[in-house]
Amino acid sequence: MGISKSEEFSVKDNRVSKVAKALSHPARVAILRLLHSKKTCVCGFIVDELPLSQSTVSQHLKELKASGLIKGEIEGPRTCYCIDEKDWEAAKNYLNDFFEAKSENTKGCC
Amino acid sequence: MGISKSEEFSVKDNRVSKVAKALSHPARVAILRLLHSKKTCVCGFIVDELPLSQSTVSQHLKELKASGLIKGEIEGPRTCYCIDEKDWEAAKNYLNDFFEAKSENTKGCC
DNA sequence: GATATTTATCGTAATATTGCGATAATATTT
DNA sequence: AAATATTATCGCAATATTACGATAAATATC
Repeated sequence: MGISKSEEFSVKDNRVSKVAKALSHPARVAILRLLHSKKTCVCGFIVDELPLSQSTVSQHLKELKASGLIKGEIEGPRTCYCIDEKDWEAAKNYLNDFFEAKSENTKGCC
Repeated sequence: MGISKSEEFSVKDNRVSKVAKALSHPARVAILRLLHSKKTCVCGFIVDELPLSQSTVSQHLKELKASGLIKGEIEGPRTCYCIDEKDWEAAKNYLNDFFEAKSENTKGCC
């Protein structure tokens, strides 16, 4: 069907998958790396750094904004995109918790 | 086009996005949580735990195997799926490095 | 106010993902 | 060998994603 039954999974699993989805394309990873390294900020410069058209970059920025990882502020004719530090930390923790989660009871196999 | 220009991005960014893609669906997160918590192992039990059909779960398992995060060993009529601990650690580190990456030179804005 | 600059959005096309039922493939049990 | 159990794969349909050019929208500059 193509529609994902996300309602049927736990809040925790949805949180992890939502963050992961934002990071699931190399362009978005690259954008976040640029923004987080504080090398740039303005959309136009991001476009210069990536092998994608302006409209495509703009679309990725929109998705990242929707995921909550970045904010965009209009500054004159430009838009300044920045990491939302709180959400960045939260995302980091969601993934970290996921990877750290262990259990006492071990199953026999493996 | 729907085709992603991943070749044009860095190895690092592709590594992160590949792991993230594996985690980008709550069902796969749930499966990995089950396997990593060592509560189960066999495909059939995973099917019982998820609100998805057997064929759909099998497909998610295939994707996770392709991502390298899990291994599957045939045991009689069953298949025993397990976390690949080395790749699990590697994936964790890729994401952690990504989230930790900082820079000295700060830009003016934000 | 006309022009240039910058970014967002629209429309479109190609491909990918998600999901399921049906069926095949494999191994065990009777 | 027939029946059963378990998992993988195929075929299909619905939806999502990725990408780009064209164009609109907003602001700055001349």
